[in-house]
Amino acid sequence: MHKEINLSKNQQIIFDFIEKAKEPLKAYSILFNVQKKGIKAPLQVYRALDKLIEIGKIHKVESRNAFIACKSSSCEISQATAFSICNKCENVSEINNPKLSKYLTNFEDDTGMQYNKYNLEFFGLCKKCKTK
Amino acid sequence: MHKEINLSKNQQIIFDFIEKAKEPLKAYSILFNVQKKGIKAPLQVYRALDKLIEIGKIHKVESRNAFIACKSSSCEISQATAFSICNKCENVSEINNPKLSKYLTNFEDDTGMQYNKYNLEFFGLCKKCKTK
DNA sequence: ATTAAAATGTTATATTATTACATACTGTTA
DNA sequence: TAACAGTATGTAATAATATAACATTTTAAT
Repeated sequence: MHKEINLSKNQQIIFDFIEKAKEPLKAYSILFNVQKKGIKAPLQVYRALDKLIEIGKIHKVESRNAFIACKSSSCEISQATAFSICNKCENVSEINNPKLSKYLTNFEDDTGMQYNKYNLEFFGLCKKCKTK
Repeated sequence: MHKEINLSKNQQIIFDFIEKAKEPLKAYSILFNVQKKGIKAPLQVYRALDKLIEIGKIHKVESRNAFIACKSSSCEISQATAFSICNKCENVSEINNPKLSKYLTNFEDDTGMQYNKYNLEFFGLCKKCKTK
């Protein structure tokens, strides 16, 4: 479960918008859409995004420079994220697969590096786009 | 092995520079450094980067918006990439682990999605930074 | 030689993100 | 409740990353 943290005003506005969207949103798209709520500048958006990422309420989809609400109950902090991305329709969904996350969390290479976070993005064609 | 493709002039200039670097380079850093070779505009860099990525000679490190030469003999096309990234010294190295790549290449989720590419980035502290 | 595909050159502009600095709010402890 | 530290906000300017549009040239296969 997400640790319940009280979001600040801007954080709440921006989280609400991202959560309703159910698809990854770009920072400036968020900005344009929350201007009616009094948020005027990019930095206000980016600061809220940074905090929301830090506390695990949203994730950044790196290959798309876009932000999506976390739907997994297991990622209190966003230390282990995996997404499947359709290259045609651009649908993005978070993969919540315990085996996968266990495998990656326990992964060790031969360099002695200590991992505390990973991000994985799979690309391909979703079921719908495959049959078109 | 990389399929041997003749690189064009700009592609070769930019690949040579990236390969020598042994660390991820930003697009504009590349631009500034190859201006003496006659490359004047961002687009010339980005076009070469796109092509080099397509043929698997370099990879993009998405979380850093940076580009690194491929050192793995197994990635003819850049369809399966994994990196380990030190959050302190920013060292990035490509992980070439057959078990990992096999696991991920064969990964199937329950959505019926067909994957043909993935990108994985591990974050943490490298051996050196851990002991400091 | 003809032709199609790939690559180049150039200008302008779009998109994504941060720096810098001033101010205000929130919760804790003296 | 005053003082303080930490967090959040407001605002302007600018940096960093990436693409659109269009004209031209090169390359490689017929």
